[in-house]
Amino acid sequence: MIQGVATRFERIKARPAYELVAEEIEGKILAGILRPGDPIGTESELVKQFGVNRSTVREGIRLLEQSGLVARESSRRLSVAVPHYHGLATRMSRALVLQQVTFRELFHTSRALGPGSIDQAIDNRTDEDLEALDANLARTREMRHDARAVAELDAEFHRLLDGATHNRVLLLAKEPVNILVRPTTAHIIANNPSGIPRLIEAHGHLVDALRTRDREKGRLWIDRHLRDWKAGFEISGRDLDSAVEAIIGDGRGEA
Amino acid sequence: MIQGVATRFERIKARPAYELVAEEIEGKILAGILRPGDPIGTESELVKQFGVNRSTVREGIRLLEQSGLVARESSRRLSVAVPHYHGLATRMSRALVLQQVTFRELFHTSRALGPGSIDQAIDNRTDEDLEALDANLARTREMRHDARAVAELDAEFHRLLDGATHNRVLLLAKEPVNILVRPTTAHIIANNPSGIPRLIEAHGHLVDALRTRDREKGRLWIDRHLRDWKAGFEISGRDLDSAVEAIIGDGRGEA
DNA sequence: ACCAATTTGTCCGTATGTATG
DNA sequence: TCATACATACGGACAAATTGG
Repeated sequence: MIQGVATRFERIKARPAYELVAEEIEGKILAGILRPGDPIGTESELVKQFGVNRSTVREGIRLLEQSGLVARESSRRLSVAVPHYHGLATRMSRALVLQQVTFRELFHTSRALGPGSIDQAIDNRTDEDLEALDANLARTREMRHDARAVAELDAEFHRLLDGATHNRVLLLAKEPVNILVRPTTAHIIANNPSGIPRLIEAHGHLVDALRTRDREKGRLWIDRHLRDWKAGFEISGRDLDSAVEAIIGDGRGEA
Repeated sequence: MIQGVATRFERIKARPAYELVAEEIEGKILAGILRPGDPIGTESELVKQFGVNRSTVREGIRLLEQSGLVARESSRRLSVAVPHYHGLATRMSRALVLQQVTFRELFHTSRALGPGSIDQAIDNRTDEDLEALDANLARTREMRHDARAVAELDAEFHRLLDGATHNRVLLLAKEPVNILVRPTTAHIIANNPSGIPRLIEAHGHLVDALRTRDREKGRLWIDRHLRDWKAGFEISGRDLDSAVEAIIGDGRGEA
C-alpha cells in the first residue's frame, strides 16, 4: 500500500452530537465545575446552550444517567450524583459472567483478597461494626436450620466485615467479586447444610479476631473459611473450571 | 397514623418506557438469547416490536451503549458486546475520585492486594509473561534518566505483572485501583527521580521471583516496592489523608 | 465503481401527565 | 386551587452514511 506523506492527518472524528453533549457535561462534572447535588439544567436550557435538538440532548443525558454521573432526585429532575458502588459493581460482575470466568479464578481472587482485608478490618473496625457483627452472628445461630436464611446472613456478614475496613477503595475492589460469590455460596449452603456449623464457628472466630484485634487469628480463620467454601463447592459436584453463572440483579433497582 | 387494611398495595412503578426498552434487551443478552456479536435489530424493527416511538427506542439504546452491553462495530451499527474492563474500571475510578477517597485508602488497598496477586502471578506466569517483563525491565534501565518514560514503563510493568496472574476476576478487581495508582506514581517519580534505582531494583527482583517461582521473594519485594511508593508520596510533601485526584481518561476512547 | 435501498443521526412540532409554586 | 414549567412520548421529515447488489 503506497501512502504519500500527506496521510499524516488526525483521524477525523464525526462523533454523534449526543455523545459530545454527554462528554461536555461529564467534563464539567469531573473538573469539579458541576458538583454533586447541583441540578443539571433543564432540557430546554441545554438545548439552547448546546444548540442541538431536544432529542439529541435527551440521548446524551441517557448516557450520563446510566454511567451514574447524573441521577433523578426526588422528582424527575436530574442532578449531578456520585456514582454509587452497587450499580457499577453489578455491571462489572455482569461483564465477568459474560466472559465466563471460572470458579477457580473467583476462588483465587477471594483468597488473594482475604488476608489483606481482614487485616484492615481488624485495624479499623469500630464498636458499632462489632455490634452489627454480633447481631448477625446471633441471628445466624438462631436460623441455623434454615439454609436460605443462613445464606443471606452469611452474605450480610461478609458485607459487614468488608464495611469494617472503612476503606472505600478496597470495598469497591471487592464488591464485584462479592456479587459473584454470593449466589455461589447460597447454592453451596443449600446443597450441603451440614457445613453450616463450621460456617458459624468460623464467623464466631472472625468476630473474635476483630474484637481482640488479633491478626493471626483473623488470617487463620478467613483462610479456613475460604477453604471450606471451596470444599463445599467441590462437594456439590461442580467443576472448578466451570464458568460462574450468577443470578444478578440489574443494579437499577431502588432500595 | 391510622391506616386501613386497604393500604397494602405494592408501590406502583411508572418507569419510563425507554428504561423498559433497555431492560428488555438487556434481559435477552443476559439470558444468552442475544449473544456477543449478534446485531441488535435496527431501530425500525425495535420500534415495531416494542410498539414505541423511535426516539424512545434510541434513548433506551443509549443506556445499553453506556453500560457496555452493546457497542458500535465497524460502522455505526450496534451489536451485542462483552463489556470491556477498561471502560468499566475507568468509571469505577471516577466514582472513587468523586468520593474523594484518600491516598491512605489507596495505599492500604494496594497493600492488601499485593501479596495475593504476586502469588498468583508466580503460580500462573508463562514464559511469554517473563519475556515481556524482561523486555520492560531492559527498557526501563535504558530510560532510567527520563522520569516520564520510567513512570510509563512502571505502569506497563505492573500491568504485565497483573496479566501474569491470568486471573480475569483479580484483574478486574485491581484495575480501578491501578487507574488511581498510575497518575500518583507518575507524580512521585517526577518529583523524586532519585528513587528510580530502587524502583528498578525492585522490578528486577520481582521478575526474578516470577522466574524462579519464589513466593517468599515475591512477597518480600512487592512489600518493599509498596513501602517505597508510600515513602515517595510522603517525601513529595503531600498528606496521606488528602483526596486522590487523578487525571483519568473518559474510557470512551477507541484503541 | 456506481446505484438503490436501508439505516442512523438529527431536527421540528405537538400532546400529555405531573410536579412546583 | 390553579397555572406554569418540565419530562416523557409521539409523529413525521430529511440528509448523510452504509450496505448490498
